[in-house]
Amino acid sequence: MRKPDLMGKDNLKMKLRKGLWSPEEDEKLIRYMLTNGHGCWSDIARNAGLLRCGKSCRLRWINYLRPDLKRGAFSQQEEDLIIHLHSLLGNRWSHIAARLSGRTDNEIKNFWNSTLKKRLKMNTSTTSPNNRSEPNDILGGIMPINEHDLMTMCMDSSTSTSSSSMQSMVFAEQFDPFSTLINNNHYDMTTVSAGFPHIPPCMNQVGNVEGHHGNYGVLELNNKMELLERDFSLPPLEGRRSIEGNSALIDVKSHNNHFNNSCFNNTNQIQSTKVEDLFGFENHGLGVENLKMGEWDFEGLMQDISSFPFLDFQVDQ
DNA sequence: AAACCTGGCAACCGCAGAGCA
DNA sequence: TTGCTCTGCGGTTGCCAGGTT
Repeated sequence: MRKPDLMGKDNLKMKLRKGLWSPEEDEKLIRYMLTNGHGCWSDIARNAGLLRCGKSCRLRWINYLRPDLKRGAFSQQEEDLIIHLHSLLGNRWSHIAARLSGRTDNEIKNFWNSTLKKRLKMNTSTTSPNNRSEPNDILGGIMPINEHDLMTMCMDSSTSTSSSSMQSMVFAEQFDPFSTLINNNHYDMTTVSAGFPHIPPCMNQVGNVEGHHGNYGVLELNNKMELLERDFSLPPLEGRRSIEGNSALIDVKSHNNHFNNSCFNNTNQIQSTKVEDLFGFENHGLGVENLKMGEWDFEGLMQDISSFPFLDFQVDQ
C-alpha cells in the first residue's frame, strides 16, 4: 500500500542528504531496523528520522550496518571462490555474494575490480593457453572453462566417470571454501534475522559507535551479535551463512514464514538448511526454470556445482 | 614539506522487473 | 492495460588515505 507523499516531491528532494553517513544517521537506522525490522525503505527513511532516500538507507544497511557482515580482508579461499564463481556467473555480483558468507555484492565487486581483475590480467599475460587445463592455473586464477566446457560439465554431472566431471572434481579439490564456511555449521543466520520481531534483549539497544571511515557501527553490532549468539547458543560469526547474502537477512516481511518453516520447528531448534536457501533461488524470486545464463541454464550449472564435495549440505529432492 | 599519484572503497546513478492501484 | 512506486542490481563516480616524487 503506497502512501501519499505528504511532503511533496520537490520539498523532499531538496532536503535529502547525500554523501557519507554520519554516526548519528547510522545509529538512527540501526536503532530503527532493530526495533521495527524490515519494511518499505522509503518509510524506513522517513520514520527513522533520516533525511535520506530509501534507496540510500537500503544500501547503507545492506552493505555496512547489517549484523551478519564479515569485515576484513578476503581469505584465500574466498578469493578462489570469487574467481571461480565469476568465471561461471560473470558479473552477477549478487549471485556471487549469495554464495559467500557475510560478503556483499558491492564488496565483492570492488574487490574484483580493484584487485582480482588486475591479478588475473597479469596471470593471463604470463600464462600460455596450452597450460590452461593445469590445476595450478586454476589456482592462479585462470579458469579453464568456456561455455562449451560448462555445458559439457552440466550434462556430464550425472556420470561420475566422465572426464568433465573429473574436471569438476579437480575444481572441488582446489576450491574448498564451503567446507570451512558451512560444513561445521548447518544453521543459517537468517533464522535469527527472520526473527527480527522476536529479537532477544541484547539486540534491543545500540550503544555509542565509533570507528573509521564511517563504518563505526560494525564492531558494536558484532558485539551485539556475540550476545545474540550467546542468547541463541549459536556458533560464532565465522560460521554464519546468510541465505541470500545481500538481502535475505533484512527482508523479514517476505521471508519470515519461509524461514520459520524451513529452518525452525520451534524457536530454538535449527534444522538443516535447504539447498535453495543456501543458493537463494527461491528468495531471489528467480525461478530456477527461468534463470538462463547465455546458452546454458543456471539449474544445470548449480547442479554441477552442487556435485562438488565441498558443498556438504542436504539437497531436497 | 608539499604536490602529485594511485588504490581502495563508499555511495550514487540509471535501469529493469515486480507489484499495485 | 497503463502508469506509478519500490526494490534490487550492476556500472560508475568521487572521496580519502597512503605512497611516491
